[in-house]
Amino acid sequence: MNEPDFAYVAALAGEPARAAMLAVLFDGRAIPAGQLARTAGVSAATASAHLAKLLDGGLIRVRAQGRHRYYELARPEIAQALEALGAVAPAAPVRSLSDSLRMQRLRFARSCYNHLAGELALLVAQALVRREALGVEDGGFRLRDGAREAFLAAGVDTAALFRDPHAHVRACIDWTERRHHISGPLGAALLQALLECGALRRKSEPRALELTESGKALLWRVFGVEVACEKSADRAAGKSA
Amino acid sequence: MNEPDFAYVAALAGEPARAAMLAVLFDGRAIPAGQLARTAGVSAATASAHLAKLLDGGLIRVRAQGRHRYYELARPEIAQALEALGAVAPAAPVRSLSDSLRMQRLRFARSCYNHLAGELALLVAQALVRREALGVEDGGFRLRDGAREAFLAAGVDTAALFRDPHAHVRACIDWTERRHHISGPLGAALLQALLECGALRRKSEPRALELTESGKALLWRVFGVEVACEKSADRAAGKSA
DNA sequence: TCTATATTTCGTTTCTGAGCGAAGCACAAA
DNA sequence: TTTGTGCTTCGCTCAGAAACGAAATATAGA
Repeated sequence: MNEPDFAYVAALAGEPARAAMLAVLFDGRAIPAGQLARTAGVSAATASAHLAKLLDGGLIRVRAQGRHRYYELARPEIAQALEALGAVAPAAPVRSLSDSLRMQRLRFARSCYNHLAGELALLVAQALVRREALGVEDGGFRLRDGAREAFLAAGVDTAALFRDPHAHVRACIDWTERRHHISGPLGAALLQALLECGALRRKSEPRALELTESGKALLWRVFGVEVACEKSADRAAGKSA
Repeated sequence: MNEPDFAYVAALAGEPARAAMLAVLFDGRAIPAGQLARTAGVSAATASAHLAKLLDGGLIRVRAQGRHRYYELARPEIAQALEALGAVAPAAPVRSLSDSLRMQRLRFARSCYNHLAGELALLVAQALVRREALGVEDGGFRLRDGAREAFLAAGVDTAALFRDPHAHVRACIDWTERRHHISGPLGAALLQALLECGALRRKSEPRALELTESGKALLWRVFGVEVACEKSADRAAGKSA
């Protein structure tokens, strides 16, 4: 038997406390052990044991910094596996009004591991494909020559990014939209750039992102993405209709 | 919180006995409870309890037939989630020579849920794309007009298959090759047709498939697929080099 | 150096859930 | 009907894993 043994990984991800930690790490940030313990609702000792197991299983990795130890997902595939698991989980139980509002906010724009997801991510991907800056190809996207200036304008230096010939523009399937959006190194760089230039802001909620006014302008100018303004924007901001 | 709760599914799939059952069901066949119990190495009572849980979680479904109850994966997404989990599992531990041989056999041709996977599946998908019978598209393949006769010749009536406008030709990522091959309704129909006309034979091993001489001829005639003859064929048959 | 904070290690307790045998059902074939 | 087989339900046992507090380790700052 040497098909990779999925039971091991599933068991690691299946324990509630560990799952809670992975869920927080899912948005791609590195988080210290103590905070993970709090979000998972367990003691520091317990959390430490869980983190050791996840580490051992290769699901996460650590970066020690001072007396903190920052944990993060080990690689993009982990996020993809979690996403795939989520896709088969019994349909999202909406228990309360605030759940439902939260869901709507996440639907518009959120981080998926280290890249952008939701309606907004699809708009960006589609616009780039329409402009032939990205080519659709087996298993992902291909970055075309025309894309370089657009990404530079958004603060992403694609030349530096793809010096490594193995770096790919990967595609990731969205669980709300069931379409591909941009992941991989380019997706990560893009999200980071958009956050840094203030086009997007992280909200207090784990994965939620907010598109700022300047961000709206930038997306239109650089990528030709027109955010279907009031409707999505209102839903994104959670204002009452 | 209403992201789908992956922990529940992961916990279901993570228990060793249940994982063993899912692994057998992974090749897409429906298998009676007793046999699942035996392959998982547990008593009938234990297996029954596990199957009830998997059923409750929506991972599998039953078809009662006489005094047998045939269990099978509930839907393709389940297989995809398992595949994604497998992709992040620590690299396949090869423990013995027979493991290694088995691996080589599976690498060439195997069933992945209800469709064909392995080198052979890639050859088929690539040949169809090259002939422009399949178009590569966001999240999958698109069946083009030219494909109809080829599939008919292989025993697959694409017209009947796609009366449902929502039926898609999906793509599935191979864990050995990391490329897309044909899954979805078309993939399922294709594998079934190839098995029925004797182009492929199931081997005793769970997911292993064998390409017959007549199958080799058929693939060449219908899809223009040339199996890199001796090398792959030998490895597929497990003969010594 | 000493103190405070972050994290891991150790020792122990607790409890879930996997496991089995026996009994109960359901169906098929006498 | 009776008998035999496949599967599930019931009742119970027990191992393993998760959990915590306390103590040990490591680093930052005073």
